[in-house]
Amino acid sequence: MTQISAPLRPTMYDVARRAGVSIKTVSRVVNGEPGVRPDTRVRVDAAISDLGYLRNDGASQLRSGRTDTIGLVVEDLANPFYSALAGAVERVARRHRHLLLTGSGEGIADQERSITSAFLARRVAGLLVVPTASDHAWLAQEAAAGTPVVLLDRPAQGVAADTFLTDNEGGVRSAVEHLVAHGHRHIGFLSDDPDFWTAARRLDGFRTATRSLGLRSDTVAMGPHSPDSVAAALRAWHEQDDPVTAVLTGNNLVTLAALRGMRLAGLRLSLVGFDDFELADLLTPAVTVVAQDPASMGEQATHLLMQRLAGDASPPRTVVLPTRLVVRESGRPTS
Amino acid sequence: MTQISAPLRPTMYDVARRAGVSIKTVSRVVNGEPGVRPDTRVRVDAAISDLGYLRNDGASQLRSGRTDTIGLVVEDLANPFYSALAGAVERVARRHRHLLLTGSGEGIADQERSITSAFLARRVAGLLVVPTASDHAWLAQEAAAGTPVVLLDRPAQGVAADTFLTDNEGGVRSAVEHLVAHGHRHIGFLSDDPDFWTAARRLDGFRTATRSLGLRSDTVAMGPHSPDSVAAALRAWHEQDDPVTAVLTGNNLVTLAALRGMRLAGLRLSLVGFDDFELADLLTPAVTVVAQDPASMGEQATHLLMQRLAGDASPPRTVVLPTRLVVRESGRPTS
DNA sequence: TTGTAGGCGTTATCAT
DNA sequence: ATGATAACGCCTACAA
Repeated sequence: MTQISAPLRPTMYDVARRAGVSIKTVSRVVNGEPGVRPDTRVRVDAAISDLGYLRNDGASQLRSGRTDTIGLVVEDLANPFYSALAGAVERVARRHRHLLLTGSGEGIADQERSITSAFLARRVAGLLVVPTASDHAWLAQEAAAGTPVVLLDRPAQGVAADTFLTDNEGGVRSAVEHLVAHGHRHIGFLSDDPDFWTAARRLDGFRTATRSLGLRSDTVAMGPHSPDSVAAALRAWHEQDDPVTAVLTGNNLVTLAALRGMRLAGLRLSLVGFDDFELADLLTPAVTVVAQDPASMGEQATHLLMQRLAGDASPPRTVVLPTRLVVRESGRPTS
Repeated sequence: MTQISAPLRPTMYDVARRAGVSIKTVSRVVNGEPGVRPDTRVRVDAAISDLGYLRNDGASQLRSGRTDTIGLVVEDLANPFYSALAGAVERVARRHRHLLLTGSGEGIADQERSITSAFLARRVAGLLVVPTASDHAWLAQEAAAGTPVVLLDRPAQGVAADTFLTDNEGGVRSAVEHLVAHGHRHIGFLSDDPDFWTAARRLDGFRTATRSLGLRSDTVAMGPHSPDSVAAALRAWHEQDDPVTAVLTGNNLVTLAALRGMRLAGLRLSLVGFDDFELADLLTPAVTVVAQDPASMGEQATHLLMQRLAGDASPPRTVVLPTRLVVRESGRPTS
């Protein structure tokens, strides 16, 4: 009789038999532990490569309790902001010999939570979360249960965890000041839906900045925006007695809608966009933007997470990352 | 004495004690297996939520042998092409109740391999790989060892695995035909480094298409390209007796370099770019492109992988995805 | 419907 | 320097 079976993966036991040692010695070699004579080590290594042995991390993790895996929950992996973030997170994690599980919550609270639960069931060592939903008490519980959690881009209500934020207000203020320096006195703000935390911060920033500079601060159109709705807002702003001469957008999606809306409306106002984007410099005029740095955010957040995993139990930190005003042409007066 | 300790995660055993049942009954409830009286189920569920119990998937996996996790290895997660791919992969995986591990090989063969090994050590159920390195015999071994492997965007030498490719030749041909329809008779091709498999295919496609249409096919500049090198190539092409009137680029990076290079050289040739990009329609002129569909590739590939996991053992499939010519303005003659 | 026994592959502990 | 043994938390197989 011929034994027909799927080619099973060898275990430490198989390696041990082939090398003529005990399973514990194999374990020592696999994990680079000391206390193995060089020649036995060689014999074991030979057996390992002969057999094509690969340690079963699952078993290792069950016994040791460490998984060397972190989880990242974002809104949408395909979104450039989050993919830049994810790329940086993975790079840092890899440097620390950790693997990365990723999931897209798609802005749905339940989905965000179920992904997180799945990660926790995998016993991830730590969690990086861009919190969308409003209530995150459950996240707080997890953090308390011993899994370090780092929040990205937005805080979570009632969760005292490490948090990395962008200086939204400061970014908007720098944009407003830039426009004012170019002589603009009436600026329109195309805000995204202020239910989003970042949108609300930027809206706040706009109101504060305009007020403190003595400008009108009632010129706001709420999103989400389509080119059509932007065109309508632009026309209304333009036909006022004291017309809007410059527009500030709440994020990159709104900037695109604004660009298309201007074309639709046949109006060319000055513009500063929140979020940089590829090709901003090739448009006519080249678009001045407030740039965030998602890669840096991901990098710093993962670094801190790794410190937490290494035992750092200091109080939760909140880091606010600066924005950068990338001056191109679109802030200048158009006429 | 007060017992001071980190809050440990409860196990099935703890739940069983609290509910007054055996561990096996808890297992049945947790896994939704039949054969549990409704009222016991209720008692167990209560104990689970009281204790905040979450199954240890690692232990489950060790025993059952199934990990419900797949691995995705790309070149760079932050690259829009791959992040669109990754987003789609994760969505399909999630629908099949699988988790996704992601890693960036960064075009380095060793790194690609070590990430793959790490995934395999985690005993991923399946692997999606964008193969960069030339030699992938080891990948073939893994496929043979029982882990389904699906190749993305490029084939791997000597690996008979499911493969999803883009119709690179066809895409280039459609671009050339478009330019010819606009009266162009001498087209320049800005190729990326033909060491890359996709770049070589597109270069091949260009030579075949131009030859079969009776055009000159010797007008090729090899990349990688900077705006400067593009400007130089453009000038050389322009100063010939039979000047190049239209340019075709090998991928989105080259397209950007071409756009900037044209500006540098002060030359406005007609252009068709390989790969679509955000804002292509807002440039002046709007850029005509050959669009790939990474999301569709990721989706289809993950579907097939899930079929393989479900037991489909039919011969390896190679799927060639069509490109789409997105006609905008830049293919028209410029003068 | 419910429970008992054993083992998945590894690492921790303790011995030799 | 090396090995025997137990245990990690769960699921499979089988029994009651």
